Amino acid sequence: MKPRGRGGAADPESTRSALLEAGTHVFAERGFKGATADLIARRARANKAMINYHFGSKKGLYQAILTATFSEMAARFRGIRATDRPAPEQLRQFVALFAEFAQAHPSFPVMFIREVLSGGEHMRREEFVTLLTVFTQVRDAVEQGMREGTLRKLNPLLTHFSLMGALCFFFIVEPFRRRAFREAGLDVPAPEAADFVAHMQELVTRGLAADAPARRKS
Amino acid sequence: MKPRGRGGAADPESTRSALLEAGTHVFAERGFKGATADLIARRARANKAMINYHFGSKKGLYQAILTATFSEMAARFRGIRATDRPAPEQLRQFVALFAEFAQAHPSFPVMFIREVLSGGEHMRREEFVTLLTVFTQVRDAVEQGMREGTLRKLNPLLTHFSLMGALCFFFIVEPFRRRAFREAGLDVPAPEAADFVAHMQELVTRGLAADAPARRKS
DNA sequence: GTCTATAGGCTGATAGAC
DNA sequence: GTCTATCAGCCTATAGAC
Repeated sequence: MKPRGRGGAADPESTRSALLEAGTHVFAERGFKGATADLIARRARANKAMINYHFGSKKGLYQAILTATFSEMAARFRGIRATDRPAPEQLRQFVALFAEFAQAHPSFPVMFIREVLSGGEHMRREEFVTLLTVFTQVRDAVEQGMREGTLRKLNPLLTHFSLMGALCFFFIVEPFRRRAFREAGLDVPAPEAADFVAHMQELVTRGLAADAPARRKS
Repeated sequence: MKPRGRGGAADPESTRSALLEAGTHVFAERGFKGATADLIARRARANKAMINYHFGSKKGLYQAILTATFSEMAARFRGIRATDRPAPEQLRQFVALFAEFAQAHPSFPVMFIREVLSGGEHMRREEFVTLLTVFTQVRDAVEQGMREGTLRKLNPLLTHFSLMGALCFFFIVEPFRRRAFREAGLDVPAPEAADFVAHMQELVTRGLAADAPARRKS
């Protein structure tokens, strides 16, 4: 095993995984178009031609990354849904899980939002199907909560969008936030992910709960 | 006045405004890099060279658009803050205003999120300062609410991020949502902006309100 | 002010040696 | 499997006619 610097690979098979790691980083940072094959290859200590050899094309590499990331995310959401806790607790866990995943894979929210902006331009049916699993877990939890009487009447899609939107935004905004405050001369401490998770969990708990039943009536 | 098709211009001065309109559309749709000067010029029924003549460069046109959009947005937020309603009511109005603005200017949330992703790559201090006005209005309302006792203890920045993130996401996700559901064979009705506004207002009202004071204690 | 033509730079994919 | 060299395409910005 010939050691290399960050992300590099020498032995035959691991050129492939080095390209996956490098691609993840560069695609997230610069978008599909902005990420040049040369940049990805150099970061993987490999060569432009290797991308086409291993993945067919730049787009092929991109899709391989999306599939791997989305699959892992979806599997974890299913894991939470499988515990049969009350719905509000499951929603709080979705929030915590998303944050944990986004911290372990910082490129996930970035690549996801980039795809959203392009209308899923570089995605195949396969990636859409995997991704929708995440929504269906949230939808099912919300519907469970409405049946249980633990959640008020909610639109599952709108509930999902408000959680997903807020969470993604938090995890993509930090570089922008830092620069915006610096340029405008405003000094606000960098927000901690843990604090945001607590904020969102509190918002979910209070904001989505069923109304307390009217005391001694009916 | 020679009439032209959508967005076109003939008379001397309005080539400029036709380029602004066309640029807004094309930049939102394809991003800064993806929007070619030729595409913008054709939509404005003008010529590539006109972009450089009127705005110095493609980036100059882009910044002119950002400045105009952000300024209008910021001015409206200040307008709400100027009414001295209770904080929760102001937050509900921020939500409604954002939605109204996003519907009138569909490219605003898209261009904003694109800039967020790039870390503000194409923005000057001027645009950052204008944009931060929006945050400071929300921050001030939250602080007012905590003083008034109408809002619970909140971090203004996290509150702002959760609102902004959810709202932006809703207004950028529709094309992606449509395609995702179609490809995955899932049939969910297209969400209405008005319903989402109601959802977010309810979430804010219930989720951020101060706890009811303990009855007859102290 | 507006246009055409083009210079100059960059990029994805491939051919072909090893 | 990996690399170098190269081709063909696309893009911004500008020069210069009108």
